[in-house]
Amino acid sequence: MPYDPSAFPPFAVTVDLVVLTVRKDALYALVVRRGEPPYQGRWALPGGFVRDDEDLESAAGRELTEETGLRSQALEDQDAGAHLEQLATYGAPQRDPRMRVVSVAYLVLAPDLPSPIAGGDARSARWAATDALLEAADGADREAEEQHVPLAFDHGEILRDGVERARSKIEYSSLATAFCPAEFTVGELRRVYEAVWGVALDPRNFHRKVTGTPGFLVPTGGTTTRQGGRPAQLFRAGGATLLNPPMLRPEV
Amino acid sequence: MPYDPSAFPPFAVTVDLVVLTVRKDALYALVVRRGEPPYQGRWALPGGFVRDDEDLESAAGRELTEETGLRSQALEDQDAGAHLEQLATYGAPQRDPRMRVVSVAYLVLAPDLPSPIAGGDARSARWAATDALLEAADGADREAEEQHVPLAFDHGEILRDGVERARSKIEYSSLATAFCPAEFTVGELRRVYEAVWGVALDPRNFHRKVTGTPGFLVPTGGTTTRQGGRPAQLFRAGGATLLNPPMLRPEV
DNA sequence: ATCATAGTCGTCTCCTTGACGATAAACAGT
DNA sequence: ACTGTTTATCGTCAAGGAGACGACTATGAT
Repeated sequence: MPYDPSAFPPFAVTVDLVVLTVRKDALYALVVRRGEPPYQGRWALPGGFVRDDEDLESAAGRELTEETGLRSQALEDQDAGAHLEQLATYGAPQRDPRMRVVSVAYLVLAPDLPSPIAGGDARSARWAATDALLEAADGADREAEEQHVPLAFDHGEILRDGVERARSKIEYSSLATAFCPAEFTVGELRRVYEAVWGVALDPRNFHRKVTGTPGFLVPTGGTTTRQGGRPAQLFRAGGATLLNPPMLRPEV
Repeated sequence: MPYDPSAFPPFAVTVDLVVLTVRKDALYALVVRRGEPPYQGRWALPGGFVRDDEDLESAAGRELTEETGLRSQALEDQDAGAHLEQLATYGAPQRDPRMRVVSVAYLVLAPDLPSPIAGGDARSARWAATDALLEAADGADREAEEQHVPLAFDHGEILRDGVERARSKIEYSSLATAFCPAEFTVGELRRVYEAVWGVALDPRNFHRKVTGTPGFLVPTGGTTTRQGGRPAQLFRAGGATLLNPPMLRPEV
């Protein structure tokens, strides 16, 4: 046993947030511009240091509120709360050139916010299409069109893991409703699935599936016509969290 | 912004392992006895500090080898390697009374080892039925029969999360084969499912399902009779990692 | 020889899904 | 007012998967 456990090396611990929302029929992530080196001027996931006496999830909720004004609502509480769950932890030795940092990433699924960023610290935060962000991470240096610059640090990898988690999780849980406002229509929920999966779903089969799954949707009685066409029934998320059988993602 | 990011608090970072195996038709976890305070004499999950220049997964693989002699085989490589994946990270401020510790837990699925603990540092390690370990965590102080003492720290919670992950993951992946030796029969694989889920499965429907899923099992040509009864075909794990459609867990 | 044990193949029915026709209720234009 | 467009919702039908379970096979034990 050549290693002395009492002499443990000190680490910095941060939380990073993958905040996802659906807008314009696509999946968007919240990114902030870095104001200082390293990666100065580059886009990065929001995040920050965990405080001395702070729980990891509390730190994630605090960062979320600071950046977006959203409340965490880590546990279920329906309204006015984004879904927050731990994603994974990243701790490669050289992931931050300044020091040894272990980052606990959290995944947040939020409904589309009215104003770009409602919260306080919005100096240089914006929603960016995850497609573009991940293309940048993959395709290396493309034609430099738009923001085709990879995210800072290993945040491209973290974002990819978060998107993948969201994609698979809406299959077998009712989590897709976290992308919707408190009241929504079946069509709006379908557009969430289509945006997150990047596929087209049959409206009739989708309607049958979600209305036929007990506890998934609860009709509120109201109707809306905000999408044009025939008025649609309004629903809110039911108590069920697990979808059994799951929603099937079409073949690739 | 009343918080100075440059003054980040120092944390200790550890990895803890949930090493699961199937033996005697039940799910067992590897636990070690603590030799020093806090929780001296109590059982705990194996783990240790992450070293200065070490990746998190490397640290988990190192601890695994130190405790069991198993090789991590984090990525797929079929033979002779246990499956290793990150589970979750635990960082409540008071989870270790000595100092602020953030622990990254890893989940290991291993075949039943011939000798109790093959590896080196086996002073006081043993396999314990997860049922008993988790009952202890739940039922508080029962009749003090056997080892009905909760695990040290928050390791009961970590173990519960690991078991839950294993239970759900064998539904939609071919990961149950990680509990089997390199060559195994359909019946042995079924007993893995039955042990992990704690249910009885119909041998005929199970056989149809696993042999009918392309890429799940590859026949080796051999047969065995080690379970008694009619000789069974031997298989090894096929290349497929995802089961689609998934193996359905019977209703509760 | 008989029995117990485990493996393997089939059959039948029910349920879910995918494909898609048809109707309903709104709006925009002409 | 009529027509076309859009979206919502209901219905039908065939294919495939899963649960229930009968039947047969190949070993070892008694």
